[in-house]
Amino acid sequence: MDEKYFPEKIEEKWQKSWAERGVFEVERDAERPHYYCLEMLPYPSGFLHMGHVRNYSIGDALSWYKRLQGFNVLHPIGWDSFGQPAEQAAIKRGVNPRAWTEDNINHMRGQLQRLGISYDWRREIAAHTPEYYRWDQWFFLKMYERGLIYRRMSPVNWCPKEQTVLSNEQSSGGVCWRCETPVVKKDLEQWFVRITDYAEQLLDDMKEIEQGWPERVLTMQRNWIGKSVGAYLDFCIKDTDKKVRVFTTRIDTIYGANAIVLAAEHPHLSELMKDSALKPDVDAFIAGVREARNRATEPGADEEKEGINTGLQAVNPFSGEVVPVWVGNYVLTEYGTGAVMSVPAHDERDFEFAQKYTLPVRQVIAPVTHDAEPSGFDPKLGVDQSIEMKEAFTDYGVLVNSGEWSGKLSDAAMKEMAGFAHEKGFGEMAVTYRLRDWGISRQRFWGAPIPMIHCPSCGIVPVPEKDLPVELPTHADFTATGQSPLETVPEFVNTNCPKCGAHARRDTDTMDTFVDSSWYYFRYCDPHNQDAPFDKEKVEYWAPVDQYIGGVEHAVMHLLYTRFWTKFMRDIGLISFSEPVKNLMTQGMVVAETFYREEGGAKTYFNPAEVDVVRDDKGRITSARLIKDGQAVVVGPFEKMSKSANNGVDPNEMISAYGADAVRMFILFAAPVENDLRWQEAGIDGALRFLRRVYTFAWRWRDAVKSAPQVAPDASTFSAGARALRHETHRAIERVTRDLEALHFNTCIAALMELSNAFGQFAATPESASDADRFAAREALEALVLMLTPFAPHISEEMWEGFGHEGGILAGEVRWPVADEELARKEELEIPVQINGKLRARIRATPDASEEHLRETALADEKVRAWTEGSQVVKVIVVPQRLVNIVVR
RNA sequence: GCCGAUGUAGCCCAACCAGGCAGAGGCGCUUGUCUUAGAAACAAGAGGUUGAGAGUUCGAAUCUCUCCAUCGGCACCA
Repeated sequence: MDEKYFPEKIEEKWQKSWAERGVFEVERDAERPHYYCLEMLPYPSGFLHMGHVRNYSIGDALSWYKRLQGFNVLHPIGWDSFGQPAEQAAIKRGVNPRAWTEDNINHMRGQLQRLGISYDWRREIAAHTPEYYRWDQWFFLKMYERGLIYRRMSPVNWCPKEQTVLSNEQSSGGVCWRCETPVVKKDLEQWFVRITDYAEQLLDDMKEIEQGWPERVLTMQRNWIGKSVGAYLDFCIKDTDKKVRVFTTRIDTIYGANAIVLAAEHPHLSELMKDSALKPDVDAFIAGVREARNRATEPGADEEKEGINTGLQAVNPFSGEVVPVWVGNYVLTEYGTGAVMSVPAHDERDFEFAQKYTLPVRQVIAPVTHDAEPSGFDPKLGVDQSIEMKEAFTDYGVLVNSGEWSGKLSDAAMKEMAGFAHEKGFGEMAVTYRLRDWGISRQRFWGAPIPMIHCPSCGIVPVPEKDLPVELPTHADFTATGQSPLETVPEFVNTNCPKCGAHARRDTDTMDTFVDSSWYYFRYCDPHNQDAPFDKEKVEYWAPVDQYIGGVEHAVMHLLYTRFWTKFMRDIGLISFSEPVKNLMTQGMVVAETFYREEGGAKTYFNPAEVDVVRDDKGRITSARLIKDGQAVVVGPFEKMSKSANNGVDPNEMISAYGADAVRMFILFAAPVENDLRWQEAGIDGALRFLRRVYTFAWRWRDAVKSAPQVAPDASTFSAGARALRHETHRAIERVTRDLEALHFNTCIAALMELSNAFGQFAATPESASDADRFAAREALEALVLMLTPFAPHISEEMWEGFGHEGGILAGEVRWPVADEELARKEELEIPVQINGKLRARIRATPDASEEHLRETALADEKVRAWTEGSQVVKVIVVPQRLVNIVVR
């Protein structure tokens, strides 16, 4: 150990040492408890950004902590190396996607190593390698065998910018998940995965992970799956033998139905309209709806409700009443049955629709009150209440105007009416989901080819397992025309049918990259397996994942898909558990100040490094100037670090300036992990200052630590200062350990700073220290260094070595310190005394002082007596160790 | 619009779960020591209607209710 702290030198030294000794390389070990710590694998865009640094610093802190507690810790990393940017680079700059990707991986691997993240690098995987994606294809075939994969022509979400299909999850909110371009609908033949078969399990199994996942992620998944319980009802179409089935969650409102409304793409519609004189009008309307739908709409914009009467009539199965059949633009084809019964009195959308087309409104639910008559309802009102009702009444209540069902409460009526419908054969209880099947075809080159062959005589034939992987060709035409680039590669496309041997064509779509990430962390457990995606026993040893860490943006994409994939793997016997991740932690974004100038409506952003900030005496930014020209720039809000806001900070530069340990330390300290983190360079200075301070203590005391007694000297030999230090040490151990378990890294680090401050208060000098002093100092410094290891491993190793321990922290049987409860307790407390709730005095007492003693001491206190004199003490409240409150009158 | 989270010193945050002195830690600011000066280091200090209001309680940042603000998710899902 040098006298001065040189981060770069120390970090290189220990990174080399770790790699040489393979200290993070793990195998199954029956002797030790195991722990699987996982961070979301990065897309190899070329450069690590601060969000990555945060993600991996969190995982690394946890991994080190668990290792020091004696766990066998699996901490792997890999690359989500298929996907758009590589192909965009190919289109724009003509580079080879593979070469581009692999260069990026090499660079980013170097960055991760420079950060000193403790991965088992032997387990590194990359999705774009045939060794990996052959198993994507294998899973595809297994799903196909089980009927979980099918091909269908359907309207799909299309990103016009990326020229490819997106899944529903990837186009949530009507925009592309990558580029935020509004998506349009397009009719395409696509491969789908029947994730909807697992909808109920995906919901139900949430009870297994409720404890370990953030509530908001589960809520988001629940909303996305969108289970809804209701009923199907068949309406006969008059003068035909056809029926239209509707889905409703409010069967209790059926007597209020004034129409049936079909989606424009309802399957029976053309058949029903075949002989109608209104057919041309209806067809024109349908065409209009389609056209509107294929336009990209402003996300969130509400479309005006429109409809057209088909002239058809339907019969209400409950009342026998005849109601018109409409087609409406607001009815979704893909949800429920693509048809609804319109009950304007009790549904906002139907109400709006009825208002627009002046359809009758009939109230059939009245609010429940304790009065004899339902309130808010006048039975004398006419059948049509479109004038009286100002808005739909959507609450549950009591049925009115509903024939024999009148008087029943909604709740009971819904059950009984569904039962009745079932009995009479015109309906049944039903459950529908908002979740749709997962469209996985992508019209892209840089992905795993779909292992299917189109044969003119045999139809669609799966590639035999023995022929996997279907390898990507090295080149294709990257023209971004919306057609799969693989179409342009004859040697890829042309093949022979595995069944009949005739000339056939390969499928030219590739798989959604979310397929790759659905099972990658199982592969880490057995990364080089040639015969299977992984060995069951190896996976069952490590998995499920104990702690998963990543961004909340994957709450409903990756995290839903991977839960589904896990259940499928269970169903084909690969594993025996249902939920892949026991504990999930979602980290906040890294945000930074933005600076810009606006000219002609266009903002030009400047990097914080180019800007000089002026603050007032309270530290608030008052103005900012561009260093280059000295002229003012606008100070913008904090935003996620990005290219477009030009507020990114390069981790490499930070590491060069402050060292990896200080960067990691700051990023964990600056905010709770789930909060957004405001990047402020001054904060790293603080982290570096702290590390230097600790390092200086270690340097000064290293010999005293080495020569300190191994066994605690007699209690009586400790000075007051040494006792105080020991108290702080053990209190810090308690706090750091407790907070680490909860992933509260910021408070852990604060506790370490306190311990270091306490050490600074320790009056003894290394030269003059007694045995007891040296013991207390060693205890404090060794605990401090060990507890610092998860956050700043390099400097900790260096100091640990400085204390005379050979071979690295993980070499021996070094363990996380354990707090002595007795020592962690304070010897004497200062207890506030309140008079009528206001602080008036303080008394001193030991922690175990009895209530009685505290009461007496407080009442006898001079200051207290001044307040109680001449008044009557009504009550004395004593909270042991905390406070005495005297109520006087 | 619906659901959820958050709101504490100039800033990041702790204390909230389980009511008890409003402050652990860091940044920034002020002053001092040191220094030719600055930086660093060390020492000291200032800074508050805990978003607003009401309720419960001897006592509320903490529990309950209402409102406001910010952020996130969903948004014709029948």
